[in-house]
Amino acid sequence: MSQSRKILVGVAWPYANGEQHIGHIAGAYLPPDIFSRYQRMIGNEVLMVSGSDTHGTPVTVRAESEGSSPAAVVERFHTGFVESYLKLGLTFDLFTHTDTQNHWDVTQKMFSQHRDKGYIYNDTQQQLYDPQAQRFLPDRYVEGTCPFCASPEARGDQCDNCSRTYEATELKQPRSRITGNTSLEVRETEHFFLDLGKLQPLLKEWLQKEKSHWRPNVLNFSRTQVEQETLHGRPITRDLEWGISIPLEGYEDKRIYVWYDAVIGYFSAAIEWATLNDTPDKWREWWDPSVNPDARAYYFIGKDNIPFHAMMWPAMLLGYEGLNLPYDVPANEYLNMYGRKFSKSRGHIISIQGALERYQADAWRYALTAIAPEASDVDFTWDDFVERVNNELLANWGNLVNRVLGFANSRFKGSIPEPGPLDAKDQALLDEVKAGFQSVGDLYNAVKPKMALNEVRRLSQQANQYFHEKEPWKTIKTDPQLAATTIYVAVQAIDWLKLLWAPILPHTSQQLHELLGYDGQLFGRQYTETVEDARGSHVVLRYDHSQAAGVWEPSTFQANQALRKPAPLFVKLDDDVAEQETERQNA
RNA sequence: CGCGGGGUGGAGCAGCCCGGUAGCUCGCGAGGCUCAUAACCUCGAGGUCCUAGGUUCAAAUCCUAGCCCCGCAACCA
Repeated sequence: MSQSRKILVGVAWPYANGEQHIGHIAGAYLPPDIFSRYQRMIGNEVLMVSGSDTHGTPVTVRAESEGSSPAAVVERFHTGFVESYLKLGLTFDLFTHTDTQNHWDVTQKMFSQHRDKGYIYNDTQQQLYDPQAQRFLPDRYVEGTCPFCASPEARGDQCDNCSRTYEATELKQPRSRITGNTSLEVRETEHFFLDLGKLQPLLKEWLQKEKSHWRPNVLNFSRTQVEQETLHGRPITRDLEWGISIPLEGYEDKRIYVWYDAVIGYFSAAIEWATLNDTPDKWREWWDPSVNPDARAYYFIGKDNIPFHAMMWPAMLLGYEGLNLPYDVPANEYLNMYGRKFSKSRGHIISIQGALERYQADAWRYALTAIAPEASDVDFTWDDFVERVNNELLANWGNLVNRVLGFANSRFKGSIPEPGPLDAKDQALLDEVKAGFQSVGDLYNAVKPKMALNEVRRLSQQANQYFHEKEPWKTIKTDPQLAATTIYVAVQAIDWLKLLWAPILPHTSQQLHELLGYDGQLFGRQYTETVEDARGSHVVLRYDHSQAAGVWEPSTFQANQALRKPAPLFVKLDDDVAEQETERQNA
């Protein structure tokens, strides 16, 4: 076993202005959990962090339309995320949010540091101003007539009709969404900008280093941008009241722009985690190269986030100095549904909460991994979901477990005798499954969960073939010792497959672990906690791995170990699930 | 306009970097088994590898042009 490595797993920060759907899960939330569980099983120390992104105009727009406060909107969706992740088994060492004192402090410190080092400059921008409301209007607060297609329902930055983008100041007949005022002014406003042009050489140098393990969509995009384009400064402040304030006098009416503070969350969350554990400097083992140069940082995101994680955030880290840069950014493409993007406003959505109420967490984990959009957009359909669960997961793996344990239970009273000498077929199966710890492990490690799934399924099928060929239901009548050996070998194979499946199917692997007569937990414990700080209190989701017993190596199944009474691991889905769900959708 | 990803039997994907008789899962057809949640095992049918050129003895794989889908395109990360 290799020596322990520190691995930071950053997960895209969900925006606290709406529910998440299964596309988010398949793209950016499940893959890091599978990766992290595997890494922990091989003995690496994982720090998996994320949190709700609480700032930005969509939150304030929503709050205003509901007549509530941004904090209330955040609270509602943040709590929802925590509940869903708990159910789905996403093992965040810390899932927090960005409206904490700690995050404010860290963000302001980074802002000051960037400014001291000359990576931040001031400039002015033209922006629409609503004299009635006495405030500048972010694009989200403006509607008007599209300058290209003359559609009267154009949004501030983009037209839904012709999908062209433009500056809000180009809109014809702009009107304020706050007051309805149509006599808006264009005013100059001063903002701070991150000087990406100045950081470009550093960024370029970093991107040119060995990155063959990066996915082509991420690597080609960011390299091309940095090598062929001139990066311009990007504003990092806005005229808002909701957000992190600027640590300078004279800018009380402005806030840090949400994109800048959100990515800093990966760093601030590690610090919060260390503080909560009463080991305030422990974060350095993942973040500070002078403390630990071998640490690796992975960022799991959707493709829309590539520029921010493969360019902006690295640039910010380079400017800050003394922090680890990303080792890999395994961005996924999109999961669509029946050929269209998920859309809350059009009711074209499967929310995680609903999904988990009606179907097993591991069923989702399996199905969403099997169709993970690793290379291109992928389409979700309910028929496909049912087929995956019933005909692959349940028929191949669930049934293998059920037939073997059922046989052991009925013919050997739940206790498997000592095996006799192994023949070539016995040995071949054990060798093959044992080799899975290498082949499957390599795939998990390379962030290819879909291929890992296929490989484990193949091994599970081998076990089915083995069982079929050995015909223990016949040999039990003629040569009970031979049947006992077959069952022993099959159970040993299942015991290993349980571990190979565990990163994808943690809940049912745990069930199987217990059915096989083991005690203890393969993985650690998830729990929530309420944290108080100067900005109020917030709920966090946490994970304690200290009692986990699951190890990535072939276990030795003891003969005569008392099996527990077998029960099916998976619920078979009705054929009419697709119809039911479609009706639910239309209801 | 530009940049990146994708376009492979009915469905979903792998192969493409490092050219050499097209592979996997599901579905479909036939047979077998009966331990198992009618699950499991075996065999089979089914493909202009987006289009048009080019390079080569040979191209899904390399080159050129075009078409289609998705994301980014400085402010909804």
